[in-house]
Amino acid sequence: MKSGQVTIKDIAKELNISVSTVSRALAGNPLVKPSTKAAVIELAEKLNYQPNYTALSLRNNTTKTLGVIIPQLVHDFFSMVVRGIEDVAYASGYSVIICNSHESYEREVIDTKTLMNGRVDGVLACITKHTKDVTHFKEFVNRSIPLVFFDCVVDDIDTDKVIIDDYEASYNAVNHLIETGRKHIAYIGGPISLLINQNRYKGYKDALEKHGMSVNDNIVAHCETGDFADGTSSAKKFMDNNQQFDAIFGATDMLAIGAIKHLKKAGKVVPHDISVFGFSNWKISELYEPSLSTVDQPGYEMGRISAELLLNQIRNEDDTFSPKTEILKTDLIVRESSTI
Amino acid sequence: MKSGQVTIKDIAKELNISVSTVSRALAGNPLVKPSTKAAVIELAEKLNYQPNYTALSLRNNTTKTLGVIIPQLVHDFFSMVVRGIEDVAYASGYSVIICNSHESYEREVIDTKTLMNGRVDGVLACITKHTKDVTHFKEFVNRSIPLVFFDCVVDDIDTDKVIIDDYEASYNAVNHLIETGRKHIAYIGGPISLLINQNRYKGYKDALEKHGMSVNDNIVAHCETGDFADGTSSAKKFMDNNQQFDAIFGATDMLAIGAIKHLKKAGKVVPHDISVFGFSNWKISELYEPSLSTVDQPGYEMGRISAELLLNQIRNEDDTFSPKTEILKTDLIVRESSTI
DNA sequence: AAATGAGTTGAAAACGTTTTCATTTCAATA
DNA sequence: TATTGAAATGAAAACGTTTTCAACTCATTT
Repeated sequence: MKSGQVTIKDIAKELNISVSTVSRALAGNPLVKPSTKAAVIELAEKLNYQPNYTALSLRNNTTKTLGVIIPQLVHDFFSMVVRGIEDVAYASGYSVIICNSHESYEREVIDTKTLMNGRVDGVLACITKHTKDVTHFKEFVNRSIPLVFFDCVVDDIDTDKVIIDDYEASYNAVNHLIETGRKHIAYIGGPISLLINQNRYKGYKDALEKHGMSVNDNIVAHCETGDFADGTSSAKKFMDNNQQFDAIFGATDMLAIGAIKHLKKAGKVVPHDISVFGFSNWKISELYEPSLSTVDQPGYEMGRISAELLLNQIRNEDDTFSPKTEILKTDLIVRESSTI
Repeated sequence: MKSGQVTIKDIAKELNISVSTVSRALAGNPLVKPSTKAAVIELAEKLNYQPNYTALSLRNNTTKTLGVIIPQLVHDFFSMVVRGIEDVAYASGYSVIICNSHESYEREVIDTKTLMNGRVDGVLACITKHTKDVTHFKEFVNRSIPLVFFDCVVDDIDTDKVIIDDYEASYNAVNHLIETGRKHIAYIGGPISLLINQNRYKGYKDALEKHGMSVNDNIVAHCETGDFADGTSSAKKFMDNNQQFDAIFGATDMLAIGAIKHLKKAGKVVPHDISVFGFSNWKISELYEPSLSTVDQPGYEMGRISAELLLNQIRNEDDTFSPKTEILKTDLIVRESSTI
């Protein structure tokens, strides 16, 4: 910041009145004489006065800022979440500061520390794929800093959470594959340490069993990163092992497309020979050929609800607060890759 | 923020010493007696003391925070820019607050206001596609708040800028199409009001003219949004008008892929019948089939350099500062879509 | 014993606000 | 004229730090 910023003192001095009066005039306090008020406001506008944000924060013991810790930004789903958060925050006069952990555990720990020193009034967080130890998040609770988890949540921290019904979504997706006549359905998913992947796998498993099928572990892969290359290598592994399958459920669009890449290369036709279903509805799933059937997650709504829960926590502060978990419904988007 | 935060006063009271001494002890000031220092530090750790960020900002008249105004986050290029900014900022003890204007002029104006009240020490900005009036940015200069533009810059504001050599990149791309034997090259670009699009178009034009060709306006389109659908409709328009062309240069990967979509539908084979070249090296350009030739922009480096320029401005403050413009080189990535 | 001075410590101001409490002004009333 | 009280204003404290300046303690020197 530069020295040149106009303060309330400058206005007071110029008009030969006290800072108290200037403050009141600007706040619209009815105690101040109309003529004084007019003079103050006129001068404030002339000098382009802006109240000092830092001073306000200190005085009011509130920063009017929310912190967001998110593992990725280049992701249509997360982008919509952020947008939902921002819309709610802005509407209530809050700003948002985003910390991108870049799916790095170390960065996430740093981010929590950054947000722990009174810079924000509350925190919204989605943990990385690699986060197992969560003591850095517990510190928020210790300091009673309002906290809401969304999407990838921490099970044993007792606070508000907003999640997708991953189980149901994947159950429905697999169900769709079965109902379109597929008998041998492979599963390619992300790190099974994450709750969301456990649920997606469980949905897959239960859908099979509901139809009297059972899981064939030879066509199940839990990958480290859930990235494109993992999809390709998993599909390759299945085929190299001479496994028979007529469908793949990928717990991520990237895994699904990675798998399709290999299938094409191996001379298989999607969906004729093998149906493929993804998860997340990335933009690419619509543009890819064949276009990818997938699960649409309500990202905007997730952001909106998370931010609302957080603002409620912030406003309550003293009252006893009982954590809620909101579970959001998803939609199946059936496209070419599973339309036989 | 909650009431429970431990302050320097609490420590002072508990140890029966003054706040000054506590402050000095924690700052490692050698004036304080080793035993006192040890006691202070021990208690601070025990109470989990964290210095109050807001109080520090007010005292030191510096927020140790940089603001970023960026029109999109779901974009591999912008994501890398942010990453570069963050790396430099964090390394110098700065935090980053990102304002996503979502390509909305109104939002951008709000974002500038948000950052204008002393919340940040400096601002990095990339304007939206629709920004024409830039008075909201001039205010930063008026208040002498350090400002750096990157990628989509404002021509008539005199400050540091970091840009891509769009002209050269597009010249080289079109040159490549010509050298691989293409004679009739169409152009599909984004809003021509933006400097970057003017430069990309100029590169296209000059490359043609260098080889004795001239622009055929019937196969040139300057689109409103530069999005996928624009690419499709432009290609359709060219074909509906019975224009002959054997290549398309799309000034955006999305435009290029949108165009390919239509070409495929119309029975053309890419690249056999028509070569296509994109711009930006989105992840999708690698995954799409045929994979898309494109221009790789050094996003990470752009972010790094921008942040460094900004930090220099912040540190200089008083000295006279002469704005620089850095122009970064790009790389051609030739893939299937232009390999005949 | 007094003076010196190094080693420690504390009081207070400052950053820019808001807000409580006290004071001034001045017209209306007694 | 003296009193009242509403209207308007100002002084000062507070938020949590850092830092300047002043002051204290004690061993050492004269």
